[in-house]
Amino acid sequence: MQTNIEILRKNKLSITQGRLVILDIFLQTEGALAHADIEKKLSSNFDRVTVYRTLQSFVEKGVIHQIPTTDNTILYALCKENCEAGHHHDEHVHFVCVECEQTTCLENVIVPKVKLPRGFKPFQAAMIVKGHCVSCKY
Amino acid sequence: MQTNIEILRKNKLSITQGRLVILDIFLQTEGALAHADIEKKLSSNFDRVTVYRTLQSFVEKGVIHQIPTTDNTILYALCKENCEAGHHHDEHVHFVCVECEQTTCLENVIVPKVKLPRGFKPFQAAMIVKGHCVSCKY
DNA sequence: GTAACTGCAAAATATTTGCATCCTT
DNA sequence: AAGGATGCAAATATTTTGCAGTTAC
Repeated sequence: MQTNIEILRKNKLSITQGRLVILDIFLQTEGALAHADIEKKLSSNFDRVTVYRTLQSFVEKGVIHQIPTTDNTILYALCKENCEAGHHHDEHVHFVCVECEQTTCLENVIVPKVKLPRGFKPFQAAMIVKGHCVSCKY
Repeated sequence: MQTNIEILRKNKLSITQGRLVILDIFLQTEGALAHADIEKKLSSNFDRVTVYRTLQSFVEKGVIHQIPTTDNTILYALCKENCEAGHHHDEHVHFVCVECEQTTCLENVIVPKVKLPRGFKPFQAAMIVKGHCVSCKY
């Protein structure tokens, strides 16, 4: 398990208070977070704009990755060791629980390759599964 | 191929000017559309709010389905015959071209089933593939 | 010391809501 | 005629930008 400082160093991001705090939130959170979630978890003396810019640079450097949703929000989740700047390896399945609404990265479930129609050249794939998660099954 | 009126009838939506026009836009469009795309294609005498509400009821009735993206927009695309109100069968792969940015529904490529960790109960899955589409391959 | 990060203000965009009016059935 | 759909106004929410001050290296 890496510390927040180690992660910033490794990704050549300067070490600032804001980044450390936001990174901590990710490290302490199971699952993915929306921009709004992060703001809520922040002691209010943080600027909304800083959050936007921090998330943006984290995505660019490959510290976190984005998860598409159908409700006009982007979710963010920590990348594991093998992501690099500019080239995400987040080819695992994301699971959205319809009960608790939490999104979980299933690191061990990789997105299967599919056969595309002639002429389509893929280079990345994402997969989102909805259902009941471990904590909410009945 | 169904007409706009047939589609509205079939889905128990009252037939109004706005709905007919917006439905026509979908029928004439290959690929998926964002809210903004639709507004652009509308002769300007349409209220933004009507578009929101129309898309919303189309989704509810299963006329169109939503496609998640990582850029804070939702894309909408026509459902094919086998969708019903409240229960979408849009289990096909969506392809996003990194060149022309168009999103295409690959109706014939169904989302493969994946094996989830113990305890996760899926009931729906979405898959988005990025790459170069037929028109943009080189 | 310099470049990069941050906060603040403000603009631009996007989304939602209430209500009166009009249209569909 | 009744219920639903629309337009308008306005409230909310979200995201982006510029700039001046501060901080990291």
